Amino acid sequence: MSLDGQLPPKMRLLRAAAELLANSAGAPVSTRQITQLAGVTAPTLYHHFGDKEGLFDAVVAAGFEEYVAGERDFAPSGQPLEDIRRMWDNHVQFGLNQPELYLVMFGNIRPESRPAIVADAEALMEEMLNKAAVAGQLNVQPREAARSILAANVGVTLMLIAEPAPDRNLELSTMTRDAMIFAVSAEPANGAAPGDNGRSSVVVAAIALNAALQASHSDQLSSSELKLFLEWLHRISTSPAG
Amino acid sequence: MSLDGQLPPKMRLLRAAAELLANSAGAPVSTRQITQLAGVTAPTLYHHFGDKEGLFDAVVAAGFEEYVAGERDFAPSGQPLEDIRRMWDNHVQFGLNQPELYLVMFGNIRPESRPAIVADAEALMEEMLNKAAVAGQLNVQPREAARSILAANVGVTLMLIAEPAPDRNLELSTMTRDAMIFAVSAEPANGAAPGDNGRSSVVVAAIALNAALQASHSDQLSSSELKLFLEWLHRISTSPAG
DNA sequence: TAGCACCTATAGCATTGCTATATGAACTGA
DNA sequence: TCAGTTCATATAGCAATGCTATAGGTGCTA
Repeated sequence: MSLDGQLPPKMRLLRAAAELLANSAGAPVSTRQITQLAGVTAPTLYHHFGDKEGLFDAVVAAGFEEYVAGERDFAPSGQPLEDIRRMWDNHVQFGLNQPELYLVMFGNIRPESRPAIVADAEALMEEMLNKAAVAGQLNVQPREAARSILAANVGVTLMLIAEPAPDRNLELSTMTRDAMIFAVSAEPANGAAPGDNGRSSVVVAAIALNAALQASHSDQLSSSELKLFLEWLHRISTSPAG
Repeated sequence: MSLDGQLPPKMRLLRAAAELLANSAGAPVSTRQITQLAGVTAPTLYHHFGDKEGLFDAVVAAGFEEYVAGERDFAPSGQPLEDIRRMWDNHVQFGLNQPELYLVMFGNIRPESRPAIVADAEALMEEMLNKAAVAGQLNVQPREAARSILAANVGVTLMLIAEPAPDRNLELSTMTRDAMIFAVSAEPANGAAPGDNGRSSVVVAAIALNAALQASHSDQLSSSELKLFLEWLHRISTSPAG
């Protein structure tokens, strides 16, 4: 049960704290649990880390290095914006894999103590965005883009962590990710999108959909389905009012 | 020093907790501080709230109602997307005004306990986005848009809270806000900015119709017909490309 | 061997969240 | 009017927490 090995007590404390934190499911982790698992008594902890928070900071620092290593692992693909996407996904995955650690890092940020990590994370992303900027693919300053993207990235990750694991829908992540990247990128995608003056009401919307469907023979519905669908649409669109 | 007045102890406890939490600057607030400020002894707290967390939940609930009231205060301007902007700004302002409360609400979210508030906040935003969808201004399902926007909104607010007050740059907020809104909106804003991710008018119209139908419980179709209809509509509106 | 950092353990303090138990107040039904 | 019941508060204290004053090894250098 005890994390022995011949590792020095400092390391054992770090590992014990990390392990307990990872499996705590939100419950507070006591110094006694940590020291017991590490096979060490209390003063040792305070000698090496000064504080419970000091120990946790050390754990977070280690976790952050792991995070940074993950972010850097992806070789530059030559398409900076694609790298940003992978960076985003890696960030989300890190948060979902180690939710407790992530919450300590990004969930409890307070003005007086925490933003060192945030600054580092921003720098990491800015570095990547700089390449995009050099390639003329950026719409705004890399620093502002990095801050903005990272903020959204953190928000999405927190939301996904808050959701019970089985319900997690990663589409939230990809959608927000692409929205942010698109917003800061200078590329004009492609043209068109007629976008008629959207005045509301069921009838107008139904008529618009009816016309659009017939014009584009969408293959999302079978032909028999489509026939019935259009009939209903007709009933709706010729009704007096919604 | 004590929060007397003739208020009932329950109220005094709530106010004391809220006040201490607001001025705690991140330091933990003990039940003894709370009960002392409220002029009450410990069992009273546990009689009314069961738990320290129960008391904090009540404080959060009160804070959330204040938040919701703020969100609803803005009369619909007739331009739903403009309302969403003000909703976003109000959210950020709420977080900056009551950072401690905000951190309890959105910073410490854990899968097992917290997401009720998140769900409520999402519903609030979805409600607003529905109007945009009905008007044919949305590119994606209102629910997905709401989740995405709210996630970014929370992330930005946390980042701003983490930053020391004097350095806070609200441009981060407005930039991220407009990026998100632009990304989910169907209209090319003005003629100059043509390209968005080319979702066809079929999809936009389907989303609008879907929202309108759900908003107006049309009785043109039987419930079973409607169910199937909506299912098809969903298939169309979530298809990769029209 | 002596001295000197360094690291760890024994034992215990003050504070924390919480509760077993008892007391008071307010209402109800006869 | 008064016993019975329910709700609300208080007295006193428990177990667990973070932390520390003090002392005891250990290994080095001289």
